[in-house]
Amino acid sequence: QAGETFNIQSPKQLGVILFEKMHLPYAKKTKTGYSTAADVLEKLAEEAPIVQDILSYRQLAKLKSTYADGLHAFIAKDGRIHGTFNQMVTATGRISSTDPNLQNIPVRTKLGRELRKVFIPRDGYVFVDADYSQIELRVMAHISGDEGLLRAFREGRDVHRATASEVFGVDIEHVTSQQRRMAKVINFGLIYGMSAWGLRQNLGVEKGVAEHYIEQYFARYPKVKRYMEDIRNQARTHGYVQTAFGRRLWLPDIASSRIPVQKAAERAAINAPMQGTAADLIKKAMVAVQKWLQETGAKSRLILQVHDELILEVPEEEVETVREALPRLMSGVAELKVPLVAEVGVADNWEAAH
DNA sequence: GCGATCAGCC
DNA sequence: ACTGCTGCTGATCGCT
Repeated sequence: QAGETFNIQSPKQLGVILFEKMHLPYAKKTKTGYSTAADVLEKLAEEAPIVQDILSYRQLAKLKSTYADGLHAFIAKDGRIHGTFNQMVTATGRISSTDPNLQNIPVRTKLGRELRKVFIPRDGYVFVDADYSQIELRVMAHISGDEGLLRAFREGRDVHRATASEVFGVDIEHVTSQQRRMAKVINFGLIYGMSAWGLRQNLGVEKGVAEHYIEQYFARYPKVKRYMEDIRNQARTHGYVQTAFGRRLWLPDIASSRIPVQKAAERAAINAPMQGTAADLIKKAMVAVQKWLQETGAKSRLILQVHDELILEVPEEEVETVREALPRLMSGVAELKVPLVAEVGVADNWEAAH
């Protein structure tokens, strides 16, 4: 379709084909040339069929090279993959995973999820998988002390639905799936320190509309707004921010004269207490689970952590005990202003247990 | 060997 | 993206 041979895996060559030879409109540039990132290409897919093929190629190439071939190379003689977890890498207190990275195994697409099915327990065992529900938003409710957000979690509400109801001014039972989807983008955006401009890019609405949504959000959840302001000031005054348990992130760039650098530090200041408190909580849970396993003499073993999720390999005879204990231990690691909820699944492969 | 780009996850 | 959504790791390109 390009009319010539080129390396589809080279963003540089692809940029020349799409934006110089085919004269497609380019949305943005990187420091080295045209951007061919997925969000840019998606907007061009209708105009030129080759673009959809490139997006498809990239998805398949990623799954094959990083996961299908990549993971296969790590299978040890015992038939298992033994990765490495790093405790001294991230700025926020999360752990990270390498060789291979077991914390970014596909889950989003149908084809990607096929790769999760290859993770299976040893004979006679199953996986018990529990993940914290909305942990970072619960931490945001706790740290900000916002009454509306606290109430939503205490009443066991679907928080994205509750947000949609407040932002769009409709009754909770009249929230449409599209409104809920938009509220979800707003909620995650807030955790990341997103601006109206960023929200506009994400939702594909006019900037004024995005501004209106944020305005409505802060009117309904005023202490969340207050938190965003306070945490920036705290970062400027002290040079660091901290989690609910006192883990500090130092932010020297908060005083940078380069505005983009300063803004990036502000986003980190907003995000780190929430991401970091969540990381502290799951670390406490890992300690509690390991202690429980040792005290009860269980044969079950903790085999993986994925930021808000713990996976145990559990012998059949311990399934009912662990299914009860794991979410209980995870919920019980701290008394926040909102309940900590963990959802549990049991299956004979990772995809089905999650 | 390394920076840049892209794509996977939370 | 000369503001523009956090934190990571890995594959690949294209250069030194």
